[in-house]
Amino acid sequence: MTSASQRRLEARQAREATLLGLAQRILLEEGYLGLTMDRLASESGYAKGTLYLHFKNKEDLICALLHQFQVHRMELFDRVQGLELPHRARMMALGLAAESFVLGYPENARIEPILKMASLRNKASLERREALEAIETHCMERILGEAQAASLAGELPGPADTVVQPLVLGLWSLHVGFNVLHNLESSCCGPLPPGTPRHPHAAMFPVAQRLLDGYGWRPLSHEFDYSSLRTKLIRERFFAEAGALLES
Amino acid sequence: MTSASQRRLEARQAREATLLGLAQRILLEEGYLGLTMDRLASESGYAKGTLYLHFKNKEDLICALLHQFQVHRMELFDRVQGLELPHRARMMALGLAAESFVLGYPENARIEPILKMASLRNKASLERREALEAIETHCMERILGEAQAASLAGELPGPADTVVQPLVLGLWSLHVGFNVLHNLESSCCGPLPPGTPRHPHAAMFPVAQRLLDGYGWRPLSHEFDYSSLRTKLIRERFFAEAGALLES
DNA sequence: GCTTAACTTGACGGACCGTCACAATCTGAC
DNA sequence: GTCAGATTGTGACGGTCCGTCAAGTTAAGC
Repeated sequence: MTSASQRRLEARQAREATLLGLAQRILLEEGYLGLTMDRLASESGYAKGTLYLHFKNKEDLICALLHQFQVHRMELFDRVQGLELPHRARMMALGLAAESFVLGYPENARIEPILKMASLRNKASLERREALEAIETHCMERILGEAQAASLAGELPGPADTVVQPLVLGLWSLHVGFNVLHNLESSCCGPLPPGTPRHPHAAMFPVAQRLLDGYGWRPLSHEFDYSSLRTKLIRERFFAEAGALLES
Repeated sequence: MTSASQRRLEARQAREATLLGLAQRILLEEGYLGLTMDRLASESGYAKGTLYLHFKNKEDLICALLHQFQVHRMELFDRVQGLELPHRARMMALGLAAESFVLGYPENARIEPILKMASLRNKASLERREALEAIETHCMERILGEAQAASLAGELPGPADTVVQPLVLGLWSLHVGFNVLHNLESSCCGPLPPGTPRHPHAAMFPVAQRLLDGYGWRPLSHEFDYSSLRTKLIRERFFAEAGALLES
């Protein structure tokens, strides 16, 4: 029946959510090496075979976890749309959202590199891979949209088709690269230049500003107090759920 | 005595080099999942126990491989020192060297993410981890040195202690993040904005220029033809060994 | 209540890592 | 030349973890 299969479906989804929540907890407490399918099975109370009804394999589970995390990032990104600010200021807010996400969901960085390896990523099911990519694309498009709007409004000089795309790619790369490096540093003083602030995310802010200045995106950093806006958003806990650590 | 132990040591080092070369070949031909200790043992003709005389564990082998690759990058970086050019132009040449490395040693990107995970990186032996970090630091310091020299020469405005370090970190992040994203894209059209050039490395060049412009590093991009210099270096095959693909 | 379909289980096979007791080889003194 | 002792090499083995599947259990429909 409809109601019967409906109930089944809901139960299934609820169980999947439980499993993902548990996986997240194990990941946080025991690290990546502590997260095994056997353990997830025994701690969840379900048999291993049941796990494989939800996840094609371990990489698929990782992919699902990553998806879960990045949904939160997307929500933070979407929140920026409600801010009445110049495009460049909103772009800065997107950067702050990305920072908040990194701080609020440290488990994300623990497992992200796994799927950065093509051979492992391709082991996950197509649906999950596409779902994850869809989220990432959505975030990317928020950034892209802001830059395009600025270009259209004449605040970002130069032809849109040769300026917008590289700029966005640059910002995104900056963010990704930064987190990769920071992730190393926290574990074993990796290849970061000496003197990097304790919250490297805060260190990223001025660099991004310079990049945008380099593109001539108005208002330039000396024409608008982006720094104050940044601290104001933090003080007001605009990204509170994820970025509670931002104030420290 | 000395000559005997000398010979032994040399034989050992030669064997290690053979093993690493073989590992690289397997990695290239079969991908990461094809590279197992058993396989390396059987293909090399040595027993598995012998491998473990050289490498503490698999992560240690990965670390050694990565080290081997990055030595080549360092050599490319060091070559830039011989160029008689403004500091900013030399910085650009360093970027080109990094691109060449990425193109010339694709296996590097295959395994790099593994050690980006702290829990796995820490499994490698301390010596190798430190050796790898030393190389990375060396490359970083080449970049840092160029920026510091520029700052000292008055070509890079602002106080050195608040400008140089973030700038270098930004460039490095840009490079790292770019490669991470590109690596994804090549496998499964990951989260890159549409229209990214086929050789994303070439796409990184103008972004870095804008960033340096944002810092006001003289000569600015409209005061010096960095683009021509770039193509000239490529044409002259200045980084030929690694960057043969650059011309395509 | 009974048949059939859907779901769940955990023992099992297999891949791979890393070890260790034993074997082979080398060294240097006599 | 030879032999004890040290060094180096071996591959079978134990352990961990992944993913499967035949057998068992529950629920649905009639």
